[in-house]
Amino acid sequence: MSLELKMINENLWQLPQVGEMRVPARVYAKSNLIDLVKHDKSLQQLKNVATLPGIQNFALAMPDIHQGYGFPIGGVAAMDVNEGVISPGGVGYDINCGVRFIKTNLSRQDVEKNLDDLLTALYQTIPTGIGSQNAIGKLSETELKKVLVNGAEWAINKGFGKERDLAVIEENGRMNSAKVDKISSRALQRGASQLGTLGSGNHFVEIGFVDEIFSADISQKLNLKKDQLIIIIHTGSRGFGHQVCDDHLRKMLVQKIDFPLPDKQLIAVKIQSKSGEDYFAAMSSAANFAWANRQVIMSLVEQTFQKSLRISSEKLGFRLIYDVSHNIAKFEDHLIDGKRKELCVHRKGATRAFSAENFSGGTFHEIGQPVIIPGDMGTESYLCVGTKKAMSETFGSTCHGAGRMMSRRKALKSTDFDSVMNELRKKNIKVMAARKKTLIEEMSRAYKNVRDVVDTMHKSGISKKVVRTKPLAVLKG
DNA sequence: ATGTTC
Repeated sequence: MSLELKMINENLWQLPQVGEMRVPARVYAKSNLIDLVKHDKSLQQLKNVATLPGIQNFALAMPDIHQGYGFPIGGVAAMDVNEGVISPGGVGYDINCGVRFIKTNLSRQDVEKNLDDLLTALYQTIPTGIGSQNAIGKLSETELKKVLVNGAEWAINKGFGKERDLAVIEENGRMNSAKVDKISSRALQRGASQLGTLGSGNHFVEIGFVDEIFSADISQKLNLKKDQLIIIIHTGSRGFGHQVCDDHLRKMLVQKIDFPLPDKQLIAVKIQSKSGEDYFAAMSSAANFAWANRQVIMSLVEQTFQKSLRISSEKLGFRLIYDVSHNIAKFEDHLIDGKRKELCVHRKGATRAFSAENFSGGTFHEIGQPVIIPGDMGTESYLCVGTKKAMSETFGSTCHGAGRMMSRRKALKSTDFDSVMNELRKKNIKVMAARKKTLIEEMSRAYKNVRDVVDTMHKSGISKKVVRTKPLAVLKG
């Protein structure tokens, strides 16, 4: 199958439209990354996506592409709202998994001696690991439903963060399309105790610093300086979103569909059908849960910093730069053959990267939408901005992270806990995790080189590098 | 990713 990949340019490859494919497929990848795509089923999955009704232009893959449930992770697909379908596999089990980037007024030198205490305090404050619960007590069903409708705003009304945060969250931290009557009682049960919890896998809270500045102009507009202390939070909708995905996948799987489906995991239904509308309403509720979750966690991290460092909120200067979703489907207008068209854009392990023109005022109207691309726990992360080219080539989308290249199982077999810890210690990175197993699974070697991934999108002109950060201390699930 | 096979 790899022979079918034709080079468009040194960062872009194309799979021709064959068989049931309705459009060709495209993969963004530097030459040293394209080989990694051929090791798993991700290219076949991308071809399968190209067969879905209503798909526009191309089935797209970002350089962090790897095998996922039905859809590849790192995939983007935009469907026509009238003829097209919506697929839970195109969103992922962790609905609105995403990242937020926070700046502080401190420099890395200010906390050098406090890092152990800070990390321990974070570990004690934020429930981590699979099954983690009760950061802020169990919510009543009535209260949880308010979370599902109001998203990040719910958290702010409860005192977690500030009103101004909403302006720097994708969708302002709330999708109006949420409907709580599309949520099962089991999902409600799971969600009630999980708000403000980190979860497991690649989720984390990272204390880091600005290591290199690529755009002096944009970093200045975002008030980011070299050596400045920053926080990155990566988590999603926890067991709640997982249950929502599971519930709606099951319902769709027993339905009759009128198009060829190459893989059951890719199950999709018409956007304009009852089950399509129900899924979107439930997905939106889970997205709102995830935004509330990141909002609560950010506030808990801020409180922990104040207490542990014994400094005022003013001196700490905690300020949300941006919050992005990288597992979501959204209705957006894009130009297709020069005509404005409403599409359902699936981004699974892909980040929205809108250009400056999409914002009517403020900083983002000058610089474009901030994009946060975390690497693995032992390397580095990037803050980028979206571009015009993203709007015309990728439905305003870019990559979301380094991308796995080794399965969790293989990672566990290949090394042990002490070796992983030693490597991190050599790099002077402090880590605390709920379980040793997760830390082994998350080792650097299990991931692609995030620098190559980000450079692919930068050189393609899709998302532009602003700053690189490096980790000092990481809380893992 | 996930009360990791309701």
